[in-house]
Order: sequence, then C-alpha cells, then structure tokens
Amino acid sequence: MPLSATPKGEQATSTILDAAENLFLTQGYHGTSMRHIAQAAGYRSVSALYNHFGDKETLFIALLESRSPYGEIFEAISTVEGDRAEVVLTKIFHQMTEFMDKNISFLQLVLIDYLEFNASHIQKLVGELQENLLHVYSRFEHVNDLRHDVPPIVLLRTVAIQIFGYMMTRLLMPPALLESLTEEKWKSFVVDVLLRGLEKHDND
Amino acid sequence: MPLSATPKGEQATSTILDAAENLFLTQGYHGTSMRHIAQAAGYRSVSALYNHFGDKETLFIALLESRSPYGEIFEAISTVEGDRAEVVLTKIFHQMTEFMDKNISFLQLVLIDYLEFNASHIQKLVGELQENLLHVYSRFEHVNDLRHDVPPIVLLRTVAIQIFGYMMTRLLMPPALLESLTEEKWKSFVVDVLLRGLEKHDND
DNA sequence: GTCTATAGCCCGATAGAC
DNA sequence: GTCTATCGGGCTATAGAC
Repeated sequence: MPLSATPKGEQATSTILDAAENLFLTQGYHGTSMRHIAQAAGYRSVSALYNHFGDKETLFIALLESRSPYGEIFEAISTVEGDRAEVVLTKIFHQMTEFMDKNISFLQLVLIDYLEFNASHIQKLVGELQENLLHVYSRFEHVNDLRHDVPPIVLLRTVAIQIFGYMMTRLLMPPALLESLTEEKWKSFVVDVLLRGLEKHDND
Repeated sequence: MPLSATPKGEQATSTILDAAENLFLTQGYHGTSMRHIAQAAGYRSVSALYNHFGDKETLFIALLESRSPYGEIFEAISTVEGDRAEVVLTKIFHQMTEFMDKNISFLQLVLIDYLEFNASHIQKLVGELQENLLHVYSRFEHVNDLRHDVPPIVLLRTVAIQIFGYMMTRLLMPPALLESLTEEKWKSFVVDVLLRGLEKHDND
C-alpha cells in the first residue's frame, strides 16, 4: 500500500457507485448500461468507468460490498444491552428493521445478486463473517430466559426469518391490506410472536 | 367465446411460457431476449412470439399468472382439517413450504416482478384474491386454541412471514451454515416458534 | 401463424490520442 | 484518467410474402 492516499480516486469511485446504485435499483442489472452509469456519474465517456472497474460484474460486486450493513448489524446485535429476552429481542428487531429501512437498497441488491448471479456474491460475503457469528452466539448465551434447547444458529436464523419475512411481505402485500394497521402495530406483533417463540418455557 | 376450442393455440402458448420460464429464471428478465425464447420454444423466428403476446412484458405477466399457486394455496388453507392450532398450523406450514419447493420458480418470478416492475403485477394478482382471504379468516376462527386477540389478517401475515423468511434465508445463507441441520429439523423448529407465537396463552 | 428481412437503436468493451 | 471513435454484436418490434 503506498504511503500517499488517493482521495480523488476514492471520491470518483464512490460517485460511480452512487450512480450505479440508483440505476440498478430502478432499471435492473441488465436494464442498466455502463454508458448510462457513466453519464449519471458525470462522465462524457464509458471508458472512464473501465479505469475504475474491470467490467460490469466487478462494479456490481464492489457496490454490493460497499453497501453491506453486516458489519454494523453484527456489531449492534453483539453489543445490545439487557439480559431478558423481551428487552434484547425487541431492541434487536427494531434495530434490524431500522437498518433494513435505511438499507432497503441493499436488500434489493441482494435480490439482484440472487437472480442474476445465483446469490454467489452475497453468500461469499456472509461466509466471510463466520467469526462475527461467534460473538452473536455468545451474546445470546447471556440472555437468561431465552430457550437454550436449540443451537444458537437456529436462534439467529429465526430472528433473520422474522426480519426477511417482515420486509418481503411488506414489499409484496397489496398496500390496501398493509394499511389496515399502522407500521408500529405490525412491528409490535411480529416482536410478540418472536418473543413467545423464543422465550424459555417451564418445560424447556 | 367461439364454440370450437383452440387446443393448438393453447398448446403453443404453453410451450412458449415453459421456454420463457426457463430462460427468465436462469438469465434474468433483461438478460433474456425474445429471440432466445422463440428459439427455445422451437421457432425459427421471433415474430411467432408476437402472434401470441403483444410484447415482452405481456408475456411475462402471462407467465406470472400461469405459475401462480395462490388458488391452490388458499384452497389448501381453507380446507385443512383439525381444530387445534398445533395440528392446523403444522399442516399449513408444511403444505406451504412444499408448495414453495415445487413452485420455487414462482417465488423467483415474483422477485423479478418486484425488481423490474416494482411488484406491480404481483400486487394486482394478490389484490384480486381478497374474497378468498375471507375463507382463510373463517378457517382460523374455527381453531380454538389460536389467539384471537389480534385481527385475522395479522395471523395470515405471520404465517406468510415464516414461509417467506424461511425460503429467503434458505436461498441466501451460505450452504455450510444451512447444512449444520437437516431440512426437517429446520422446518420443525420454525413450526415450533410459529406455534408458540400464535397459540392462545392463559392471559389472552 | 410462421417465415425472411430489416429498421432503428443500444450493448460491453477496447484502441489510441491527449 | 478522461476523451473520441469504433468493433462486433444483440435488442425489440414491425413489414410483407406465403
């Protein structure tokens, strides 16, 4: 790594990624051309892009990685305060849906990766986070009234199911049905189900 | 409607849809050309397609509708037997994931619709099933130990969350993590959470 | 209803000047 | 590292013969 930083290059790179994000999300991957991205990033020429990214797929991977909230998410889960399931799970779910709302574009990028590249890039990305999983597991272990009759990976997936399921149904339900309850009420019910499902019972 | 049926036309239409499905699912929407679909359906020319579907988007809508398992799903839920939550919800979940497995391509078509057309076609499709929802609601009402302190639409969405969340996490988790448990064990745990979350408690 | 041919346009990627 | 210009190809959709 050279001693002199390259802020100009980084600036350009991030401008390109911003432009690409907008277009991929509204036009789809194949529906977005390199020409169009270049133009939206302020270039008069396509080839400017090829000085920063070898090809279109490389650009997409860089975008996916740059938008990944996994680091923040694992950090948030690992450091959430409280020792009762109710407190911990409620905080986690609300933080996660907040992340999802703020990073809704990441969810869409993930879906593009699934449809266009068989989820290969996102699976690689998640696979690299294995060690962070251990922190999450040990966090769960310090919640007293969480059921411990199942492996921690199951607890984690269950939380993930609620979050993905919540977002997917929100995206796919007809708005009329969605609007029969406020967003807050929907969320509190999902948390309630999650709690009842994961809390320790007398016979666990 | 003419008295003479048009089996030949229907046969051709379904051949085209089969070909289109394969290609959309493996190459994406914009990654699949009308030429390619025509070729895969056994035509020497693109224009044959335009005798059956006005344009590419119309073809996609027809495909989405033809692959919709909603009719079967609502039928299955409405007629499932049993009056205890445990029995009913377990059956429903297993039937639904079985549907999803068999119709995994439909889930992918839905995702394409979301990414390429803002979910407009799928929302229209679901919106047209409102009356079937009523049958599902009334089915829920005949399950005694289901909590009835929440509106039926919430029960329905909760089931949908488990199913979508289950499928999405299965598609996106790294295989190594997934394979730490058998498919059957994963499913039974999800059902367990769902049950605990939706069963009536003493203080409901 | 399927064919050939084509219009009019866009694509990813590269060459070479500056 | 950005530019102009271009290669070789693919795209949706239509026209018109059969």
